[in-house]
Amino acid sequence: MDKNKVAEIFVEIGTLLELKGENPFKTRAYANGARTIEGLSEPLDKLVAEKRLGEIKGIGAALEQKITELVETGKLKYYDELKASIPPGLIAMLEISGLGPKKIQALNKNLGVDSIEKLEAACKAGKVAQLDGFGEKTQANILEGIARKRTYASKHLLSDAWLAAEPLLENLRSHPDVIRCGTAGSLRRFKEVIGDIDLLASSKRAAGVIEFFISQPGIVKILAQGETKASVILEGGIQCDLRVVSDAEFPFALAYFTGSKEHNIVMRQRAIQRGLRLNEYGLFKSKEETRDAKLLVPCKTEDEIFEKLDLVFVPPELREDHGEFLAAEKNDLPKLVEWSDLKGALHNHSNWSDGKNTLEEIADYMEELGLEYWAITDHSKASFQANGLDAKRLRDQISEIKKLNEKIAARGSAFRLLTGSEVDILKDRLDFDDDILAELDVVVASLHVPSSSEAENTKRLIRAAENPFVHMLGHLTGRLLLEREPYPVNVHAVIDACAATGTWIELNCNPYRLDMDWRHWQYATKMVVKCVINPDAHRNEHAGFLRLGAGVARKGWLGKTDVMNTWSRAKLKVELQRKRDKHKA
DNA sequence: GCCGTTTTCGGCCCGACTGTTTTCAGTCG
Repeated sequence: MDKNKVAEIFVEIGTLLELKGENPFKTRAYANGARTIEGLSEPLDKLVAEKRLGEIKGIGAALEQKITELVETGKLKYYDELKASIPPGLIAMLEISGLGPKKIQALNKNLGVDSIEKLEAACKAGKVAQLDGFGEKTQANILEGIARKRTYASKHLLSDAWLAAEPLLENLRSHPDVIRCGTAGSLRRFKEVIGDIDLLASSKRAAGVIEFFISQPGIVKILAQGETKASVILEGGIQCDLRVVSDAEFPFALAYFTGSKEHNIVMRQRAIQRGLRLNEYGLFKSKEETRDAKLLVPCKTEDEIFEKLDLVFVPPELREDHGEFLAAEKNDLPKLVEWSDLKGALHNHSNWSDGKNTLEEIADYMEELGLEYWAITDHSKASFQANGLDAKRLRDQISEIKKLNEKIAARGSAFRLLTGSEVDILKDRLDFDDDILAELDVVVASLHVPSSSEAENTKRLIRAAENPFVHMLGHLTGRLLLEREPYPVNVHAVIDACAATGTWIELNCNPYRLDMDWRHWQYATKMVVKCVINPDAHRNEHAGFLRLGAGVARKGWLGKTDVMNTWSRAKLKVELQRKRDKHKA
């Protein structure tokens, strides 16, 4: 059993224990354990075989025993028994906002409710309002929560959340009582999938800002409204929370609400170790929890908070407790890539396959954006559904691009299209022979029809990496966020093969893909495998994905020199030749 | 269930808002 499956089971055990009303810290121990396991860089079965699980912080005797049982037998008696003791409908009920373990237990015990359907019926019959601790409002809210869960997704793409947040932020910025404002939460951290939008503002007149906020266009429901905080549902179903604080509190609140939860816990612990208290209102010279302004250690910005805790500033994208504290203590954080560092992109489509724009339209648009190069990598013939090119059409396209580039050069522009292919990785070979791949500036190899076997997919990707004419692997796991799971593949084994062969890996920044996942880039960087941030553009406007991609690359700890499309066209040409020269030698 | 320069027990991050209460529990982030 692999680590992700083990982590999944631990998360579920945590949820089940919560529903049983177990000690919340015990519950949290399983959730922490799951996160620890997911983040392991060594294979789980190796750690089990060498009996080294106990050395890992957060894994004690009980978790060690359970991991060992899972890895060795593929099963866990404790988990099976726990699962059998709780009706599955109760777990689903946790997803209804306003319902937690205690209320669900009460509903189950007193009304025999063990499914969302029975819960709905009990509400409609007025039985829920009769229970101790429940009332008419709670009953109505539960019904609304059920309806909302049926209508809207609870998770949203990062790009959708940005699109919804930006106009709200812009309006808040223009409000005369708003001093500072910005995004917080997972949106600011550039998580690939967002639960809700967190906004933060500072003001001397919080209530007025809250009033202004809840009157914004695009709000379909107000969930909560207080003096300093409001929660609303936006069109499309994304929840958006605004907190308003004083300007002195703003940096502390920004750090606090940006999270992640795991990052914040360490920040608080660091404060406590230094005889201080950190909360959303400030950093205080106190051993007790306080909001006493006389004890405040003033900080104008987030930078100063980190400094007081003996850390350099940690960019929001890195705040996941994925090693940022160790690095920030030693001033060893990478200088992260910026969106504006990107000089082009190496995986894009035109109307020769399944893209929308002509070569000329693409060249004009990308030149206008100020880019230096843009590779046209249309599909190969195996992707017949995408109108993939055969060798003849590809050679036609190469000469077309050459002619177009001559025209562009003649008007004195430095911009160029690059020739290329997104060649299919077939079962036993690539979809083009080496001789034609050798004629191209850029070759991306992608697995479009994966096997259900991890070993098989891993083998195919490694074989593609070993081809001397393949520059990079495209969308490594084939995932579509919120729609399709990644195909099974041993990502570390593929990264190792890329390291050995000098092959790059794409960070596909189509909002549905963001693939390879940010969690793997730290390992890739350690192995000196380079990244290419590619929009996989199918129409010109998709060039905007690059901005998203840069944010996700930052989340993967990538610096400018780790990303090949930050190089100038001249330098990139040299780099594109490197693997081929090595092969010739 | 985990952890320990307060070390084998006792704490583990903590405050805002809602709805049900009449001083607070539950939920959420």
